[in-house]
Amino acid sequence: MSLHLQSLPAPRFSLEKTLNSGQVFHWVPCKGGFAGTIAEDVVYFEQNGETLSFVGTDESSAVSYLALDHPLDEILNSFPDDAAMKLAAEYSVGIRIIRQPSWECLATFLTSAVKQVHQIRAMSFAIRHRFGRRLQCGDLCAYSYPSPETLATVGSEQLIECKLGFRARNLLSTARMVAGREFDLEAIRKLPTEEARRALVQLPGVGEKIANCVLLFAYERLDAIPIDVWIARVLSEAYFKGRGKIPMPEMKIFAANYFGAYAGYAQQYLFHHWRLTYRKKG
DNA sequence: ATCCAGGATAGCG
DNA sequence: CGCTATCATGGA
Repeated sequence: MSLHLQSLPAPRFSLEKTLNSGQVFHWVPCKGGFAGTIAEDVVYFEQNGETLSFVGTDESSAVSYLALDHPLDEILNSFPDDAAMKLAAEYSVGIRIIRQPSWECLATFLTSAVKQVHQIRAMSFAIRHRFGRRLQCGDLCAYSYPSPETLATVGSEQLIECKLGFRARNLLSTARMVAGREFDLEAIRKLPTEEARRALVQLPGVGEKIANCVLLFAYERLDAIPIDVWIARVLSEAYFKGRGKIPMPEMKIFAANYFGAYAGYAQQYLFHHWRLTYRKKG
C-alpha cells in the first residue's frame, strides 16, 4: 500500500465477517484486507487484532459506515435467552450492521430476489463496472454504484446482460421514480419506521422483505427484521419445531414480539450462522 | 436432472 | 386470508 494508512481501535469487531455476512455485496479481498467503495470514495480496510486500518476516507466516516459506534453490550443483552440465539451470537461475534448509502442498498436488494448471495455480488459488480464511475487512488481501484439518474437512462437489455432477469424491470422503474423525484429517499430517513415501510413497498419490486432490508441496512432501523427463506427456516426449525409449515403472518408476529429492540441484529446473526452451517439431513 | 436461491405480484377460491 | 403460477438465471 503506497498510501498512508490511518488506524483506530475496533474492539469486538470482525471486518471479514461484517463484509461477508450478506448485508453488503461489493467488498473484495485485497492484500490482507478489503477494497471497495463508500459512496464515491474508493476505500481500503484491513484489520489486525483490535486495530482497524484504512485509507480513502476519514475516521468519522469509517466509524459510521462500519457502525463501530453501535452499543454492542446493549444489543447483545437485548437478545432472547435461548439455545439457537446463543449459538448464532457466538458464531457471529464481531458482525456489525453497517450504514449503507440508501440508493445502492435499495438497488442491490431489488436485485436480490431469489438469488444466492454470490449471484447478488456478481450482479452488483457487473452493474458497477458497466455503469458506475471508475475510482482510483494509488494502486486501489473500484467502481461506484451508478446513480438513479444514470440507471434511469440505460436500456433494459443492458441490465439483462448483467444477469438481472425479471429484476431488471423493477430496478429500472425504481431508478426512474427516484431520478424523477417521484420518490424521495432522503424523506424516508425522517419518517417513523412504519410509515417508511409503507412508502418503500410502493416501489415496484419492493415488498415487505426487501423494505425491511433497506430499513435495516440503510436507515438504521435496527428493529426491522427481514424474513427470507433462511430466517423462515430458522424460525420453523428452532422456534416452531414439530409444527408443519408456519403461515408467514404468524412468523412475522412471532418475530416482532420475540426478538426485541435489536431484532435486526438478532436476525443478522441467525442468518449468518445458519447460512454457513446448515446442512440438509443433519 | 431436479430443486432451490436474502421475493414480489396477480389471480384464484 | 391462504394457496399457486409466474417471472430468469445459475448453483448445488
